[in-house]
Amino acid sequence: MEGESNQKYSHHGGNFGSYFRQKQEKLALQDDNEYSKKSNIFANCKVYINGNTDPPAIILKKLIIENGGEICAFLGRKSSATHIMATHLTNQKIKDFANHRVVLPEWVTESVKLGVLQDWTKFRTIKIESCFNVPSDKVLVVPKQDPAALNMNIIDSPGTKGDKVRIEWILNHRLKINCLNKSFISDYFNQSRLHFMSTRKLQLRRKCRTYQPPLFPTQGSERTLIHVDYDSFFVSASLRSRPDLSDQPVCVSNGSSGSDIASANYKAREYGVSNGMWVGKAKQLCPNLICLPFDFTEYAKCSDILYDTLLALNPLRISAISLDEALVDISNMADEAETVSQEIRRSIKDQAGIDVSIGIGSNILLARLALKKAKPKGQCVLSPEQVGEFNIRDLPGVGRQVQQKLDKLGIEKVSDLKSVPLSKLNSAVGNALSRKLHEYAYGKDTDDIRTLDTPIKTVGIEIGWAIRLISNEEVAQFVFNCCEELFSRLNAVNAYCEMITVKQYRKMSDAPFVAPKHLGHGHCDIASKTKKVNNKLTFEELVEDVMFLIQQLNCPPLEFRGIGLHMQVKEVESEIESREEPARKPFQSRIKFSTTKLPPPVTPTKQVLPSILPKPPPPKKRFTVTQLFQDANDASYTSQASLNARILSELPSQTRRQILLNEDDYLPSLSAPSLPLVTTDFLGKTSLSELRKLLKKWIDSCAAPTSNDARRFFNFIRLSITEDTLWARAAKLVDWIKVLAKDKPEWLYYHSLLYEETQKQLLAKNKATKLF
DNA sequence: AGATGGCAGTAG
DNA sequence: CATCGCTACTGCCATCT
Ligand SMILES: Nc1ccn([C@H]2C[C@H](O)[C@@H](COP(=O)(O)OP(=O)(O)OP(=O)(O)O)O2)c(=O)n1
Repeated sequence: MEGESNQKYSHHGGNFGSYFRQKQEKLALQDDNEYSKKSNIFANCKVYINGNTDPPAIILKKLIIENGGEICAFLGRKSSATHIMATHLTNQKIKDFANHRVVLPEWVTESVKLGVLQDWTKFRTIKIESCFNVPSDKVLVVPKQDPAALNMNIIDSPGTKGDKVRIEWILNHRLKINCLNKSFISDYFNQSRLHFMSTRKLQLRRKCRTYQPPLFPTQGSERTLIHVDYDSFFVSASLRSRPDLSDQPVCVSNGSSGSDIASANYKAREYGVSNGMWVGKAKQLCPNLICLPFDFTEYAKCSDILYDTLLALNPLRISAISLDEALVDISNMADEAETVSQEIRRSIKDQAGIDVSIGIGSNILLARLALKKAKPKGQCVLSPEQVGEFNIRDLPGVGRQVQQKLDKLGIEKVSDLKSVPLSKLNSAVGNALSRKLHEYAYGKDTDDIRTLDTPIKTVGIEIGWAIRLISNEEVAQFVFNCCEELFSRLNAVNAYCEMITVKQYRKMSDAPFVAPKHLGHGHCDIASKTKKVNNKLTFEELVEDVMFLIQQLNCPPLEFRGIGLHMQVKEVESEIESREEPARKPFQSRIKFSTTKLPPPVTPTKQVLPSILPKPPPPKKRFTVTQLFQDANDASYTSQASLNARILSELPSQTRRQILLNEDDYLPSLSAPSLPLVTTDFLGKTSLSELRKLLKKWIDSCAAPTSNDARRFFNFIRLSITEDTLWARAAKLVDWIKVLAKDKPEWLYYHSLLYEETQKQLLAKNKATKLF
């Protein structure tokens, strides 16, 4: 795998890692037989010996191997070397070896002498004394209290003392958190609340889009909307296991001073603590503030409860605002909006144990403001005349900046908006927003709930934490890892890419090198570059384009603080709808669907006429909420016999996957179809390389796997991935398929299924290991 | 004059 | 010890074609 992927990306002209990868070690490895095992001091150590050493490499090698260690002949990008041995390093090598343990030969000789493995940090090659000519009492160890004492902010030209001090600072922090680690991105995302919320919202959006509402005669434009939201969501969820704290000021956060408060309870808010505030500041306002940790699994469960409950109502429309918040059109039960709301709140509270508030109104604005008024633990109906009393900050689209601008015009309350001429408003906050605000002042809102859940337009990733890089090579390596992440996201949605945007956080010139938040991005300039791309974007092209744009942005590695990679996309579904593409997906076309003419294109964002869809679930009767829960999991429409490609593509991916993996076998393309499935082997092959060869033959032989083959291998992977001894091999095989599947959409899709499944299983096993 | 790229701002 | 500052969207403006 290593070899192939190197070849594969070699046309990037050594942009990244080539220095390591291509380098052939001079040290000749002779036969290993002449060594006699003496101890296990260096068990699990793999040492790469760099250049001339004292004592010479041949001696060190003998010592290491005889005492249970291994020698690496190469230093690859994903090399398994645990230590690099060197007596002397050039400045370039100091950078290149930044994220390695670089040790002096004495580490080996001392360890052998004392019979115990010595702490490598006591034998660093990269030390201030030897490399930077800076007095040793000044640096290396990060001071506990005052990082600024490190004097990171020396302003000088690159390559001088200040840079070296900064590099040293970075190297030290790397030992704990290293953004170049293969698993960094997935590790980070697994801990990031904002990432969790964003991805969760995406899923919910999809869920809401595929929801099929009941038929209901629309009576004019009169609507009844409810805005449903958990009260102080994260902290309420976390407090369920700590009821003893419920009357204390409590928040959910990661660490101490510079850590974001995700959610503060109402008690804490009395002190002025708010969501998004740093813990340090909050503690000043409220010294007794208690911090609880995140529990994403629980948040996901509660989120599901909320959405399942609302969907079980059979509303006319549901729109995902966030994981804890939804906007629901219940015009079909308008008369009972209040009692329905009571029921929803009681039911969710029963299931999740968290208070829910609901705002009821005839448009989106009124529902939102009603919710604001209802909180906490309440519900409220709002009419247009009542909006005047709210603060302008409560209005959608009014954040900190707009609030400041309006403040200068003397506008504080929504009612104040009426007295300011539109032209004045216009020049302060722009054309679109001023019109909107003017409407809001009268409780009007022309936005339609149906336009909220539109098809996705961009897919992107951003990382703005722990990015500390010291060379262009490292920048390239990190960006490459980001590309992998982005590409897998593109594969996860059914879309093709039209444009790529690279966004870069660059430390402002007057900002301190050490950011106020630990490993935060600090005060940054943000620049971006965009490039149009070929529709059928391959991974290599993506990397190439992104590298090109990064190069254009031309940020010194030491100032690189964050990155965003975004793709402007078109969802593929709409393409299938508008043009009948009979065999676009062999996978899908093999499904025996009825030959009846496809209905005209229907997108969920337009008025949907359920009657033309294949047997939607029958409109359910007015509910008692508990009754409806039993129906909530009803998947009757997925079992309909008459499927066609378009409808298939609109199904929730879970369902769709089920169908794909259950459809009849087609042509067996593997020669030995009847071998039994055993977890440890697949068609008799157990070793990684044998399995890779098998996969290569298989994938090269056809454009798409047959369903039977697909299912068998899928099961093989699925079973392996939960085994402690097998999961790493399975993960590598999935990775391998991605490489082989290049330019084969069916295989790429198959890969995405495998990927999804393995990720899920790994996460479930708490082996949050990044696969790719 | 419309299209496009870069950027700010907002929400949760 | 620290800390996990994401991501999709809209709209404005300057500059282009
Ligand atoms: N800056 C923010 C804002 C919100 N959230 C998370 C935590 C919240 O619990 C959740 C929902 O956000 P809300 O704005 O709905 O706030 P709460 O639910 O915490 O409180 P409220 O009762 O005001 O809705 O999103 C976050 O992590 N960081």
